[in-house]
Amino acid sequence: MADAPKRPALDIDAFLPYLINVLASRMSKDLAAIYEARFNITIAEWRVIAHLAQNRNVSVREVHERVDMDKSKVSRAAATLETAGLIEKRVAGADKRLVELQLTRKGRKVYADIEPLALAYEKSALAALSRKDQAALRGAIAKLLAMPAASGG
Amino acid sequence: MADAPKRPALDIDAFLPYLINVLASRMSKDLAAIYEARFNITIAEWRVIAHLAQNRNVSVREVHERVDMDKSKVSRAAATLETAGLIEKRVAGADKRLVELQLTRKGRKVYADIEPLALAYEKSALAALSRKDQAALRGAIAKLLAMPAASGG
DNA sequence: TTCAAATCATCTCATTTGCAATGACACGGG
DNA sequence: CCCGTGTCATTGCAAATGAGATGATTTGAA
Repeated sequence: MADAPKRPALDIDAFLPYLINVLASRMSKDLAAIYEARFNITIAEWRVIAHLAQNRNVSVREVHERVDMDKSKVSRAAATLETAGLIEKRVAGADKRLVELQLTRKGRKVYADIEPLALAYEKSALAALSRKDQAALRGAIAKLLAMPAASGG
Repeated sequence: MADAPKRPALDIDAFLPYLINVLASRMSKDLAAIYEARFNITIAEWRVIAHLAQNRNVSVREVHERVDMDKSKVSRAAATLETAGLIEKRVAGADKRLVELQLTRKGRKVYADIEPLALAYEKSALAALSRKDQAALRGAIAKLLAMPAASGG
């Protein structure tokens, strides 16, 4: 009995971190198809736009903290968006290290165009779930996200 | 009334695809910390190992299809794993285009070492949820993943 | 005031990534 | 038996990525 073949207890298709990753990248791809095909906007850029649609005069750092994106990624997305005329960047009056971002009229228009498509996608995905399941899913995700990041258990 | 400020209906912090992405990358980072720090294994490599622990003599293509990884990613992960002596690659007898992958003894050892850590992480994450919520979450994810990929609604 | 440490955005650089091209092989119709 | 088409794994290459460096600015303490 020393050397039984030892069947693995971990089924990758039941391993939650894996499943969540697959689901996440599936959804990202689906959404990217919408953003990029019709508006030439990457997901990173979309996140910046969406955040700016809710918050005026936000610095790069704030976006970086609130939107789960690397600092450089935010910076680059902002640069692209500025070139495209969707946002304006300007040095903050109070603290000249900060760069305040703001949607332009054109940027708001793009947001307004994308928003219903994004919501429609979310809705169509969730259509596979009952109301109750939807609520449970949201609740579960919220709880998981509330956990301390890495080291903590 | 033509031009009301139009508050955005999409709150990015309630947008499910976004939340799932954040959760996914958080979990990936946590797990990567385990795999890489202690075993010098990337997540891609781990996926290959985990799949091989369940399936003998699997081709690169099969892994690619079953494990949600790009073909080249699988190929490169396999190359690295072979160099590290964790898997063996050999041309299939029947169809010489195929490369069959198989864990070495050392690879099985690494799998056996990582498995409990991975399961422990999953467990600790899920500890934030009640049994019922855990089941609901798994069910919801399964249903979402069962949906047709992109075009289909 | 002065200066060291901290903060911010950007840039640099090495690595990773995915797509497309390549070369090896398989298979079926003629 | 050939040859065209299709499948497989790998590789080339350009773009994306993230970690750390840089330069500008602010802050706090001496």
